[in-house]
Amino acid sequence: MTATERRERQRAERHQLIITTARELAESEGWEAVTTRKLADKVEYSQPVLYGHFANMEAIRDAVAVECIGEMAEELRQARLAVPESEAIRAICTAYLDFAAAHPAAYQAMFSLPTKVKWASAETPAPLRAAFGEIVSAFGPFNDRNAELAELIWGSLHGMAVLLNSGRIPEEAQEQRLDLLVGLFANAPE
Amino acid sequence: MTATERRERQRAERHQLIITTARELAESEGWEAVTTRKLADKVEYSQPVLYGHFANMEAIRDAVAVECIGEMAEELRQARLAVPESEAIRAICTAYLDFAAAHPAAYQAMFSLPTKVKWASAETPAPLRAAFGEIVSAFGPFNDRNAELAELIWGSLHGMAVLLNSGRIPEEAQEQRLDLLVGLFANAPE
DNA sequence: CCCTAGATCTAGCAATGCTAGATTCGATAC
DNA sequence: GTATCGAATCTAGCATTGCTAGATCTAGGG
Repeated sequence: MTATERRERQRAERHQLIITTARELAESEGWEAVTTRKLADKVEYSQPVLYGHFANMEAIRDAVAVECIGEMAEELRQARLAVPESEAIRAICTAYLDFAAAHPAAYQAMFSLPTKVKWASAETPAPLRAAFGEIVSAFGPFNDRNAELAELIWGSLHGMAVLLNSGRIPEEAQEQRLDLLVGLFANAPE
Repeated sequence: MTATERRERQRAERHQLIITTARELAESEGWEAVTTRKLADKVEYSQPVLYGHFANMEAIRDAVAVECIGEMAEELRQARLAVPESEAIRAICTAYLDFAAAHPAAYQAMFSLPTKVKWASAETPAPLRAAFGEIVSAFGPFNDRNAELAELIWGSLHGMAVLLNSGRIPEEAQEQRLDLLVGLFANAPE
């Protein structure tokens, strides 16, 4: 059975290659440039091969999104553990906004473009849970209140990321804005 | 010159008809169903007529977005003026989330789908300024600090709207979440 | 060495955004 | 009233897209 095993492995490698290539293409030329033909060209297979791995183009973008969310979760974790607990909230916020700024196309796929990725249900992918868990952890143990705080600050961060990306907010006042945000959430009434 | 005046007026009416029809189509069937052919059919003109009014499909969606933002600004204003000043923040928040829930396609065009609408520059459309101004007003007079608070709470509201719409947040805890949000921003340190 | 099953490609369909060129319509001048 | 000219509008079609059916090739077992 080693033959079919190898086939399985090669198939998995190609699956990952498609995701990686789609992400690179999106980061360098924008998501509207990620077409089935261009993507098939870059991975050096024909278009139908893509459909052997994914149901459609949207599924490919969703796969990129999930991968990127996992990556961001890891960066949030690193940032949180690198500072004393009292500074965890600020560290998480900074890491979040840095990720959004560093990978705009990835961030789009994660939170702006249409998607079929479920955030709430039973089939929510593990990386999504991990990312949310990191934000909650900045507030302390996992309970209802901290989860609510996490949802709220996440919303604020998303808003800031979008506004920053669209050039609405000047980058210079960013530190001050972060101070205000962190202050609000640190002083949250019990 | 009354002839050309009438032409101008009819042209403006048709311009509005296109926007209105596009919005209706989006609300009833989703934005992916708003194609040039379907839209042209509904307004009972041929496709090229659309391009006599708008540069492309995205410009039509942007026009819908601006109109809807203006509508939301008016609803925020009504909500704010209907309650004592001390409850303005909560009133604005509720009105914002209600609008997002009541007009999901409009909300998508406003804040989720790709757009060329500028929020920050000199050519920012008046309705956008009005909407932002309403949120600022909930905090008091227009100054830097209140503008920052407005940006932050706006981000939080946007996050909540998206999460609500995608089914992530259960609707039942909504009141409690609003209490938390309003409490955070009402207790903002000077 | 052949034969089958799976993997892969070629070729093409339907739908999309957008536009050039033909055609129709309406206002103006005589 | 009619001819003329310009604007308004449509017909027809192009290029590109996502996606797929059917042909072709290839690897692995008998």
